[in-house]
Amino acid sequence: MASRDSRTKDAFYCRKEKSLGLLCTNFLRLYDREGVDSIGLDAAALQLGVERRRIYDIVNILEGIGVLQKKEKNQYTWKGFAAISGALEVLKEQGEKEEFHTYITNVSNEKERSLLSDSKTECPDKCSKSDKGEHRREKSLGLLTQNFVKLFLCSEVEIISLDGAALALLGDSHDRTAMRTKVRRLYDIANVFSSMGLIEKVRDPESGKPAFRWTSVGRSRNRSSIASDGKNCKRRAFGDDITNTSVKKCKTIALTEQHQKYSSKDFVFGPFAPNVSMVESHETSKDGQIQNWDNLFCAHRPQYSNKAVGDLFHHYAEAWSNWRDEAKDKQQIEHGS
DNA sequence: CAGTCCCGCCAATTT
DNA sequence: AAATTGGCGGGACTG
Repeated sequence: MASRDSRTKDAFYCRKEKSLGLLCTNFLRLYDREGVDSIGLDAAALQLGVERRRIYDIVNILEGIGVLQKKEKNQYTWKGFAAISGALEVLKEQGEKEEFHTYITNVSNEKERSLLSDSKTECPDKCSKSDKGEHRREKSLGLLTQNFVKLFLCSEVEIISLDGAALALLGDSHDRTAMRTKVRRLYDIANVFSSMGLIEKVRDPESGKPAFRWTSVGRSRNRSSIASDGKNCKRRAFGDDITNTSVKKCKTIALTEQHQKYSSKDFVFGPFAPNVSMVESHETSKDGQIQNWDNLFCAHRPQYSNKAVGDLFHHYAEAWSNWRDEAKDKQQIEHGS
C-alpha cells in the first residue's frame, strides 16, 4: 500500500481543485436530485474522491444551514436547499434574541460598543463550564457556521471581514493564536457559502481589505426600508417553535425541523440546476419551481447579482469537468491502474 | 509579503 | 478496544 494517490504533489497540482468550495459544489450536485434521502459518509468520500476528514467539514457546515441533518452514525439525512430558508429564519430570530447585532462593530473601527452587554459572547446559557461536552461543541464548525450566519442576518452592517467576524465571535480572548485558528475556520465556511452563492467576496470600501457580503436571502432591516415596507413579511405559517432549545444532550442542531414539509423538493438552487439552464430570471417560470424557491426565501427578488451568476456558472462548469475527471480517475484507481 | 486554506495528526466521542 | 468525529494549526500555495 501507500503508493499511488495521496500526495500527488508532483505533476500539476492545483490547489483550487482541492478547495472545500469545489468539494461542496460537487457534494451538492451529487445529492441534490430525486430520490436522495440519506447520505452515507463513506459513500460520499468515495464518490467525491476525498478523505473522510473533508466530508466532515462539508457536512458540518451544511448541517448548520439545515441542508443536512445527522441521522445516525455515518448517516445524514438530505433536507435539501428548501430547508435553508427555515433554518435561516430560526437563526435570525435566535441571533436577534442574543443581540448579535452588537457583536459586529466596524472592522477597522474599535467602537468597544460590544461592551454593552457582558463580555460573554454567544452561548448565553448559564453553563459556561459545567459540561465538558458542551465545551467541545462550543468550538464546533457547525456552531461557528450558525453564528457566522447570525452575524450577517442580524447586523445592519453588510460587509463583514473574516477578521471582524472572528473578533466578534471570539468575544474576548485576544489570543493571536485563537484568532488565527478562528479565521482559518471562517475561511472554510466562507468558501462553502461562496460556492452556494450565499455570500460573495467583496472589497471593503474603507479598509480595502477583502470581506464578504450576504447575498440577499434573509437580509434583515435595511436602513432604507421604512416601517411602511411591509414586504409581504414571510411570517411563515409553519414553524412556530425555535425548538432545539434542548441543548442538553441532543447534539443535533435540529434547525431543519419539518418546516416546509409541503414544498416540492425539486427546488433549483441557483447554478445547481440539474439541467435546466435558467439564468435565475424568474421569467422562465414555466413551472412553479423557481417561483416557489423565490417565494420561500421571501427574497424580494435580487437573488444573485448578474456578476455572481456569471461567476457561479463558471465555477459550476469547472466543477463539472473536474467532477467527471475525478470520477473517472477514481474508477481507474479502483481497478488498479 | 499578506491573505488563503489544504492536510492530516491525534484527541475527544461514540460504538 | 475499535471506530467515528472533528479540533487545530503548521506551513504550502496564491496573487
